[in-house]
Amino acid sequence: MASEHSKKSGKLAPLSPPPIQDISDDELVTISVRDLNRQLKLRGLSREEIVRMKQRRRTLKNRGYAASCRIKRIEQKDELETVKTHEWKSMEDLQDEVSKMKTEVREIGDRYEALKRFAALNKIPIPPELEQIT
Amino acid sequence: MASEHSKKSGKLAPLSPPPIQDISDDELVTISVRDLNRQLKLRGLSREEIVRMKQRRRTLKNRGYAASCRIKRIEQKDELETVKTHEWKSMEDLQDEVSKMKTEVREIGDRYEALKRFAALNKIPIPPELEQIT
DNA sequence: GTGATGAGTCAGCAC
DNA sequence: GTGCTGACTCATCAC
Repeated sequence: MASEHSKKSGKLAPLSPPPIQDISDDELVTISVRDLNRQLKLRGLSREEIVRMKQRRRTLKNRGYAASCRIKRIEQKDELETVKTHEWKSMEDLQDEVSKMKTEVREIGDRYEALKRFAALNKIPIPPELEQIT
Repeated sequence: MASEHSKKSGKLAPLSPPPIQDISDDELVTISVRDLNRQLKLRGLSREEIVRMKQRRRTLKNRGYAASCRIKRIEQKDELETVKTHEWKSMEDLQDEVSKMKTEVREIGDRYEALKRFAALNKIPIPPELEQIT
């Protein structure tokens, strides 16, 4: 949960002047509220110290939430870009299919015309319903 | 440049204990460095006050940069989504074209077959190069 | 100096 | 209490 920053910049200092109690950040965010309360009573902390400890916990939690939030944003962006790429690929495939079919339509039309030309050349009458190519 | 937040939360307080000089945030970020220095000299501020004022200016600038950064992020996301929507539309159009062409290919093929059937029925010989529909 | 951005802090909302 | 997110501050990097 990246606490390097706080260590380097000393931004955490104003929140916990002296660490007060020897509970590491990791422990403090991990422990359950129930166990935390038990520990606080056990070590006989004053009401004010307890409030400070609770606030430190909340801040540590927030640090984690902020990190998740950023990661989530990046993942969503990546996903959008992936989708975009895939759609682009599908488009290309469809374009290819369309060109192939255009060629096919043209070829068949040509053959049809050739057949009709052959008929005309040999004076073979073709029924009107077979005359038009639609 | 959204200064409501600072006013509500009072987060700006630690940076500028008392406002020191009656220059508004807007003026301070807008003024040129040259003019700022002139003003500072003119009002006879101490070296330390000058440093504080410069820092306040930097912080205000940063507030603006952060806002731009957020807006930029949102715009980029919106653009990705717009592109996605447009591509989806193009895909639909292409799909339609493909179906239409499939129908067309089938219809022409049918007519071609009908013509050949007519020929066979009337015992009309067809040249082999016109026999196959590819 | 200026602008941008990652990380952290806090406020405030929703559950 | 917990989790999330917008706004802000600061450190840090590039120019």
